[in-house]
This record gives sequence, structure tokens and C-alpha cells, in this order.
Amino acid sequence: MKTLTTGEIAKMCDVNLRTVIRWIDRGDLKGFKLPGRGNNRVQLEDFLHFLQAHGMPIPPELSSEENSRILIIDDEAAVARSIGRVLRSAGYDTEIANDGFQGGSLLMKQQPALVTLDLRMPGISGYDVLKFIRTTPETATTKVIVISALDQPSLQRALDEGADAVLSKPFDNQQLTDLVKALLPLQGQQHTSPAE
Amino acid sequence: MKTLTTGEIAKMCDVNLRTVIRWIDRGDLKGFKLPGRGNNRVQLEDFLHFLQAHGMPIPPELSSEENSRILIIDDEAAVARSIGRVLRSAGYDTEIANDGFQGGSLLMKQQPALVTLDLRMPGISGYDVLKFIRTTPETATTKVIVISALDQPSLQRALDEGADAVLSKPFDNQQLTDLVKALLPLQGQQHTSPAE
DNA sequence: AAGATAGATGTCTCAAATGTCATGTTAGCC
DNA sequence: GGCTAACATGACATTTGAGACATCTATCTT
Repeated sequence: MKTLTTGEIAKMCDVNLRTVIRWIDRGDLKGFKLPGRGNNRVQLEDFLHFLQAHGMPIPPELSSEENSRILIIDDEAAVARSIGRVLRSAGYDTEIANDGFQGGSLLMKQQPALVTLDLRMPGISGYDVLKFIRTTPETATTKVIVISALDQPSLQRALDEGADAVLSKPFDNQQLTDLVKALLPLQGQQHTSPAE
Repeated sequence: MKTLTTGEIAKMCDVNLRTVIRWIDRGDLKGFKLPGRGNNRVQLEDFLHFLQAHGMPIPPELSSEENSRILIIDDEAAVARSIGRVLRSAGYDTEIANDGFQGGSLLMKQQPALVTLDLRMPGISGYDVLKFIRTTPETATTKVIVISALDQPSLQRALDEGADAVLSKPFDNQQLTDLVKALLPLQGQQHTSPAE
């Protein structure tokens, strides 16, 4: 049962800490007090309910926890589409990048929970991409599955450089979805509303 | 998630606070209300959309922060460093991307005011990059200077596809800084003042 | 061209909500 | 056990929303 402190809520709502405490005291926001001096805690669920009840936007760091976005980086359009089909039917939101530039842009823009990465793309080394993802704070924890037709040592090198998993081409669809499910355990409980 | 109050918006638009509230109530400007008495908050992003949709000028305090950042996309490290040196000495903040992936990532992450783009990079077409930048809302208004050793028709094509300016290699340093200054008019007041 | 009209914006005032600051305490972390 | 950052609280400053009304602006009528 995840809980939030007043400070965390204050930051997320871009509001003063004092104001959050007043919301709780007034009963607008449901919370409870710790025994010590009465520090406030709010259950995540109650906070989300509060946001929704007042038409307030949901901070990105909360919606990203149940993030189901997957970015597919592969220069072969057919392969990318195939991967996309498999993952979409498993309930994930997929986005396809056909070249390195799109890959980098969409990675930063959408902050997906997982990336499937082709090691061999024209003009760019998959290892460099991997290294970049791992050394960039925003994406350091993003899951990466390397998909490649290269030999075993190449795949091992990818693992050494930070890939969460590797998959050798050609791959089995079930293998892929199993891997993704294993890496995104939070997925599947909740789905974002299509509104707005 | 940065938000603005009605008062802040009123000042930036040089308009009465009452009017801002009416914009929100009427639905012209998207906002939300805090639980207390319904104090309004507007997300920065929504405000910018509102300004753009109505052709209103963007207040300097909102654009200035990202106004001197320049992203240099060039696979030849020596060239990139050279460009960076010139622009830094002209007072701009520069960042270098050596491949398409870094280019895309840094573009989205830093939202620079201007990009210098090499047309011919391994595995990726500069035209595709240009098109991507122009069709992505976040970067549609980013200035792009194409720097290339290709022939005149190729440069013309870059202009046709949305480049703000082109520069044929090899280029003169003065040419480059002049171009940048022309494209970033707000910049330079703070750095280039040999007067007094 | 002058006047009428409707809609938008500015002004004023007041109560309520939020922000700020200082202070003392606690919780979390070595 | 000690230390630092986070937290609660009170007092006070500031901002804000709402109603009522004046003023402005563009458009239409005559």
C-alpha cells in the first residue's frame, strides 16, 4: 500500500506544503496521521481519487508507474510492425521508430517503460544506443530488450552493457510477450482512459 | 508539472485577472480548480497552446530560459566541435550529438531553440530528420540550420522541406554566427554587448 | 456618419484560500 | 547514537474569486 507525504503531494500539485495540510485538515483530501507528531500520509489511491474528483491533472510520475508504453526501434519496417502487432495484442501501447533519430526522440518524448532495440541499424551501433540509454538519467531505468540476429557473443555483450534481456532473431511470439511481461510486472491492472 | 495562477497569466498577458478567470470559465483556456474555493491553475503546456492558438505573443519569461540552447547534430566530431566553439564564443549554450539517436534524444530532452543539422549522416537522411522536426508539435517551431557539403539543389530541397537556413561547407564562422543571431533575435542582449 | 446594440474587458470591494516565514519537532539515514 | 532534511504549526502577508457595475470595442442599423 503505497503512501505519499504532504511534501510529495505539494511538489506534484505545484502547491505549497501548507496548503496540502489544510486540504487534509479540511477533509478535502483523505489522509491519516502518524503517531509521532502527526505527520500526514495519504494513500496513493485516495490521492488519485482526490485528483479525479476535482478535475486535476494526474502528475506524470504517477501515471508512469502503470506505464504500458513500449517503443520499438527497428529499421526494418516489417519486423517492427510484426513486433508491434504481437505486443499490442498482449495489451501494450506500442510506438515504432524506423531510424535512430526517431528512436531517440520518441524515447525522450514518451518515456516508455520498455524499448525493443535492434542491434544492427544503419549508421548507428546498438551498443551506443544502449550506453546512451543507461547513462541518461531520464532513461536509466527503462527496460531494454535487444532483438538481434547476431551471434551469441554479440548478445552477451549487449547484456554486459546493460540490456535487460536479449532475443535472437527469429524469435517466438510467446517468448517475446513472456519477456515483456516479466520485465513489466505492474502492467495490466489498470488502463488509461481514452478521453481527452 | 509547472502550473500558473490566474494572476501570473494576467500579468504576462497584460490583462485583468478577472478576464483570465472568464477565459477559463468560458473554456477558451484549459485549466483546473483547487479544492478550496476553486482557485484556478493552468498547466504551462496548456497556456502555451492557448497562446499559439490565438496568435498571441509568448511572454519572454517563458521562452527565454530555452532561448540560447543550440543543438549541433553532426557525425563528424571535429566539425561538431568546431561549430560548438564558434557558437559558444558567441554566447550560446551548445550541445553536441554525434549520431541520429543522440540527436533525437537531446532534441526532445533539451528543446533547444536552434539545431544545426548535417544533411548527410550515416544511416539516416537529413531530410527525414527535418520532416520529423517539423511535424512534431514540440519541435515544429525550432529553428533549423542545415549545414552540408552537398550541391545547391540539395540545399534548396532542404529549404523547401522546412529548414530556416542553409550553410554550405566549408563555411565562414562569421556567416554562422550571423545566421544564428538572425534566427534567435531575443538572444544576444545579454552576451554580445561590447558597448559602454 | 451617427447612434444603437451586444459582447468582452476593466474596476471596485470583500471574504476566503493560498503563500511565506520562523520555530520547534520528528523521521529517515549514516 | 548523532545528523540532516523533511514536516507541522501558528502568525501574518498576499493572492484570488465572485458579484455588481462601468467602460470599451466591433458590428449593425438607420
